[in-house]
Amino acid sequence: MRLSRFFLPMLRDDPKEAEIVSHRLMLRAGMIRQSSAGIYSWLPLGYRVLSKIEQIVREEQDRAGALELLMPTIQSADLWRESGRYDDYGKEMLRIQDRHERDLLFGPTNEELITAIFRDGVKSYKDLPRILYHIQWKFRDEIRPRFGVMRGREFLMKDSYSFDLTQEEARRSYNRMFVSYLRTFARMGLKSIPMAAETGPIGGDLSHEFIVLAETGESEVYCHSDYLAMQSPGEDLDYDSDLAPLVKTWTSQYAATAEMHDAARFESEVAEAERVTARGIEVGHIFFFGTKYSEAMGAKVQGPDGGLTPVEMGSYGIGVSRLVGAIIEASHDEAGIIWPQSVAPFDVGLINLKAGDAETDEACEGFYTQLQNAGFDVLYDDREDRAGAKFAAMDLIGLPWQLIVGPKSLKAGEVELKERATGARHSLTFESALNMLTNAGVGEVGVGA
RNA sequence: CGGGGCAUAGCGCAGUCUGGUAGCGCACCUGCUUUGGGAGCAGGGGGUCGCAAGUUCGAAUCUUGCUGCCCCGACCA
Repeated sequence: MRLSRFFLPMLRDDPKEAEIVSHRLMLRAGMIRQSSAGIYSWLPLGYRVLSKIEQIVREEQDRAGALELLMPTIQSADLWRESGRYDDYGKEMLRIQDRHERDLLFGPTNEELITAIFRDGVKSYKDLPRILYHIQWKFRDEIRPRFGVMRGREFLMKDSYSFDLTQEEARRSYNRMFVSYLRTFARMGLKSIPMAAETGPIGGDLSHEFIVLAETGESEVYCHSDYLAMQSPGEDLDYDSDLAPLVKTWTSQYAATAEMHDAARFESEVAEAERVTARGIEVGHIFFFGTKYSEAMGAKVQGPDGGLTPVEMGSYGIGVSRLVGAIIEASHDEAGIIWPQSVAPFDVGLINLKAGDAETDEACEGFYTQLQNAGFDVLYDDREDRAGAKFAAMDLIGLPWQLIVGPKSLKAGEVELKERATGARHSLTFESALNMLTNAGVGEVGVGA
C-alpha cells in the first residue's frame, strides 16, 4: 500500500477527550474515530489490526474444535422472555421496536439465541459435545463508556457456547476453551493470566477471567510470580488429550483481581518475594452455568436410557475490539504504538527519505515490489515530506520494521532496517535486509509460543 | 443515576468576566528555498462560535431551556 493513496488521518496533538494511552494513540494514528459515546468507526489502519486479531481468535477456536456460525445483532424479545432475562437485564440492554411495534433488542450476548438454535437442532446425546461460537458486534448500554475501545458500548466479541450431557463432560469443554485462550493471547504477544472469578449458580471453580498485565490496566491484580514465567501451550497441543493437568498448572497458584482478592490468603500462600501486585486488563472471561438456560428454554437431549436431560452449558467470551486497546496498553513507548508482528497492520514500513529524487524513487519502487513479491505486507511512505515527519509517522503507527531508504545509504549500496520495538538499526544491502526479515518470521502466520 | 467540567475550523486552544463585523498554533492548498528525526519565508482556503428561545440598535460574549461530549463513583468483554 502506498501511503499517498491510503486513508490515514493522523493527528499531531492529543484529542482532549482521550485519557488513556491506547485511546490517544488509536485516535492519533488514525485507527478509529468516535461516532458517539462508546461507539467508534474503525478506519482502515485500525480495521486491519482488528481483523488480524479476529483471525487469530478464529484460528484458535477452530483448533480447539469450536464451530463458527453467525447470529444476528438484532434479537427478538420473546426469546429473552423465555429465559426470564428480558426483565432482569436492565437498562444496559438496548430495546427497540420495529414498524409493527414488536419488541426487539440489540444483543448484549447470545445465550438465548444459541440455546434456541441448539434446542431446535439437537435431540440426541450422540450429537454432544458441541462448542459453537461467533464473532459479532454486541451492544451494551454501559452507564459510562470510557477509555476508547476498552469500554465501548458497541464492541466486537467472540462468544462461544458449549453443550454437554454431563457436568464432567462440560468441564472438558471448559478446559478446551481455557487452554485455547492461553494460546490465543500468547499469539498476540500478550501475557495472560487466568484468575478465579465469581462462580455461577453451580459454584465450584469453573469461572476464570483472563487478565493481561499492563501498567495502565484498569484493575489491580495479585498473583504468584510463577505465572510470569509460564509458557503457553504450543502448537503441538492435542486438544483431544486430557487437558486437566495443564489447566491445573495454570490455576494452582494464587491469582486474583481486586474484587476476589483475599489479602490474608495471598500472604499465607505466596512467599513475599514471589508476590506480584500489578495492573491488568480483562480480555477474556469463561464460565460454566449448567442448565440455567437449557432448563428454562427446554433444550433437552435424549440420553442412552431414553430419558430427556437438559444440556450442561458454558459460555466463553473474548473482547476482540478491546484487545486492540489492550495490546497497545501493553506495548507502546513515547513515540507511539509497537505492534507485535502477529497483529501489525502492515509487516514493513518502507520509508522513501527523498521522494521526488529520481534515483531514490526508482530504488524504492524496486524494493517495494520485491518486498511484496517476498510475501510482505508493505506500507510505502512515498509522500513528499521531510524525513523527520516520516520517521515520526512510522513510529506512531508502530509497524514492527522500517526499511529506510535515502540517497546517502543508497550511495553506499545499502539500506537501513530498523526494528521498532528495540530501536535497533542495521545498515545492510537490500538483499540482506530481505533475509533478515524472512529469518525474523515476518509475514508468516504466527503460531505462538 | 449522583458529583464535577467542557462545547469557537480536521486537532489543540485564545477571545466570554467588561456585548460592537471571529483569532492563534498545527494540519490543508500554491510558490520559492530546504531535505537522515515533526523545516523556513510568502501567499491562500476553511467556522450560521452545539441547538433553540429571550434581552439589546447590536450576542461567541448576558438570561433561560435543551442537546452532545469528557472526568470521578456503582456495572461490565
